[in-house]
Amino acid sequence: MPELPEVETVRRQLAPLIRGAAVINARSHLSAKFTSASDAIGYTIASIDRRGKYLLVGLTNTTLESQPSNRELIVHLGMTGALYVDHAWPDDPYCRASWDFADGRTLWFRDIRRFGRVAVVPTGDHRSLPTLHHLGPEPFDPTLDGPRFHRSIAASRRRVKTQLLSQRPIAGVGNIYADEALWRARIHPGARRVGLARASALLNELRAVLLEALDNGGTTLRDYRTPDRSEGRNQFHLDCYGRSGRPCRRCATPLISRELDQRTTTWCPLCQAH
DNA sequence: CGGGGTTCCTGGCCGC
DNA sequence: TGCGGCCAGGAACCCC
Repeated sequence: MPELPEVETVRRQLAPLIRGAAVINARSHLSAKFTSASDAIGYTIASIDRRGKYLLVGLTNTTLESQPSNRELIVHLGMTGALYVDHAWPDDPYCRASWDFADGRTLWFRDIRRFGRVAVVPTGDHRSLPTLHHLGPEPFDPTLDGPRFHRSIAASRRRVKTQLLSQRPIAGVGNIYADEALWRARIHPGARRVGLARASALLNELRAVLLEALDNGGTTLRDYRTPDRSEGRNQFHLDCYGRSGRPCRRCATPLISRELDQRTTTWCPLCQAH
């Protein structure tokens, strides 16, 4: 379940491998989620950025006959997506898209459950990806402070956890790091009102959790791998996610798990009381 | 346009 | 050993 730390780890490994590569061919799974992969043919990879959980691969037009127009290859890893660069790859039923480079190498997008997505769009035109189009600030955006984060949260009466997962108050947070940060900030995930002080604390804990996970190379629960096929190490540092029934590391009360807005959520019933 | 519900996917695991 | 049932869950999509 790649969230910001996992996607950023992938970005850092991938960037030096594919920057400057010229895409000469592409193939994809027949699902519309992947078929636009071929729109990258004829373009050269100029940059590899990230917004939230989206990888943004900058493409420069290298064909002489058409008007210069730059595009963007957008990859969302979904739940089980992974990217690899290789000269060849044995038949893999889970390869959903691939791009052949002029130098003989190929970029492979493997995604067992097909929750991922590939899109090629005119640079900056994110209208076909509404969550990206309306994406909130990056966690380490210096203009994101306690008051701004609080205003964003307070503008809606939805549960605070649901708001975090919406990507609107802050970009890149998924189920794991939402539960972890709420636990650290001692905020009930179902709270519909969060004051300025607690919102500021939540922002601080989100930043800490994401930074630590990034330092640990991300969280590998099952499928997450980096382009060099290594696993993350942050799964050994989780305090809350996946620990339902086990004692809270602060107060020893057994953590509980419930479905909140169709999302499994774990929290401490004592530390994170309403 | 916000909010709520539905859907897409498949491997792993559990119980019988 | 085989198999049905269930679970994980981001974000597009649809409807009110």
